[in-house]
Amino acid sequence: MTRYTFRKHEHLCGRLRIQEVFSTGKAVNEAPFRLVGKVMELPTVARAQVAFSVPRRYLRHAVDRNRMKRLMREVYRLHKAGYLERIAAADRQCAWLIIYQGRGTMDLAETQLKITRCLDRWMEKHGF
RNA sequence: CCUGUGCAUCGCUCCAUCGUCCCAGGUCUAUGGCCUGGGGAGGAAAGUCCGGGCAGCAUAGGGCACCAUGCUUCCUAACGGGAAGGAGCGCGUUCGGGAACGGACGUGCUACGGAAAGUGCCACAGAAAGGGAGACCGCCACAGGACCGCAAGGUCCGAGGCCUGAACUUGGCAAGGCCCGCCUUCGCCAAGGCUUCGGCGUGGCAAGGAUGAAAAGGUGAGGUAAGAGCUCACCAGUGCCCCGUGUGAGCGGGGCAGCUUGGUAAACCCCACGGGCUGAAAGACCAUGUAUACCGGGGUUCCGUCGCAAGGCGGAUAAGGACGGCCCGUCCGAUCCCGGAGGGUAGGUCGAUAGAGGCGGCGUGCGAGCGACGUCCCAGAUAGAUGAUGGAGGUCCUUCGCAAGAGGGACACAGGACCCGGCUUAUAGAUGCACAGGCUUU
RNA sequence: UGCGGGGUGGAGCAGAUGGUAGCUCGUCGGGCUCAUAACCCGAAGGCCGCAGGUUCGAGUCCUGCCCCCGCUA
Repeated sequence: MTRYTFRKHEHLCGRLRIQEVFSTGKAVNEAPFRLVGKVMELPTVARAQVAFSVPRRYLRHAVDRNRMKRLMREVYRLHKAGYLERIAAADRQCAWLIIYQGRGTMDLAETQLKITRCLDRWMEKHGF
């Protein structure tokens, strides 16, 4: 049985790396979400690293920002297996940045729908 | 019992599964995986409004500037915070009184040093808005005269007075004239108030009216031409002195004085007290690594000085720089080469979680607090850990139902980022205590 | 995290040292025109971000909040 985990080495860290993804990655917009991704070498055993961002501009309270990031993390944790397999098959590594740009908070089901559709479109675009 | 106010405490609970950060231990195929155990957001974690710890830089000293505070005593590491008290201003109850008002009690608010050190401002209205000012109406007096009226009295003119507009007088200037030191001018300037013309009735008063937020103590009597703290009595207020009382702010009582001196300092300002500057993006270390600040030596240049010169000595003087606001004052001194020693960015580790710590009862103080004792270890992330799903319970709302109950929905404000003490702001609901009001019962 | 600037009619902005809140554009009504624009005449529209305080009087001064913009790794 596979375990649905999301540990530290799967987080995308570092100022320079995030800046690189931001400036040179390809983006996919889906409703309130925006996925910026790039196929690149990463210093980790994981097949992909992800960062989640919720700007203060859209959600003023830290409680709401934390909640949205937790929901996004939860969705990624439960659905990442399929995508990672396809990347492993191609023997590549990816860096993703998921940004929330909605005004209010969402529930888990809606977040799941949007993020999975977002990832599907990105994978399709990059030929996995 | 209900409602309100204030203070204090709490602020959903439990179970299962999956997931996550830290610590300890173990294990494997070791940038990681797995197992076991333990810990994992708040009363405001927030706003960043104050105060400290801590860190670095600066620091011979003095002055100015700047910032902040402002009744007293105390608490505190400190504070612009807190406690107790004083004074002032309200509100309520009650007592006295015809009322105005005063006393007592309770309760709330207060940036509450100085306006008699100086400066500024006080629009509009109003006569006048601050050298104790000013005269619109008003009140009173005034040589002499005219008019009205039987009279009481009333109305009008205005001598003396004031203004100095014109003439005038005196002086100066300018231009012109001649007999050359005097004269003249529709000329100009300054002064004068003797003369003429012209203009204003003149003087006293601050009681009353009217304006305004505010009009220069209030009431009564004397006094006066009319009046006025002009004088007196009482009251209010100011300053000084004495006595009692309190640690003190003050409070109570008595005496003297000038007899009255607006408001504004959240206007400048004065006084007292305090403040060195910068903040964890502070700062320390590691690996990589070498700009140039620094230190030592040498050369060249500049300035001063000694010397006939070669050259020597010094960086006091000059330009400039540092003492991160300015001044005095103190200190440094341009550039090139060689050697030594070593910075910043990005990454990592520390800083960084045992503390002005929590809890418990005891002692002490009116209280904020303080003291000793016992006991506990309680988040340390760094693109930033607490979430998801299911179930049970609790509270509230709502629909159905006669009821028992059933269905549905909601559970506030809000998430650490170096740490503490406060303040301020947000907050559904629950509990306790105190006070006030209403209803019911005895 | 530390700091700076701002909030005034529908929009963009003035408002020195407290004393009746203004300007331009826009809106509405009328005129001109065959009609529209331009032009001319007139009008409405503000508790000056919110709440307290100082003052006789606050857009302005003081205090506490709310919101917006910018700088800072």
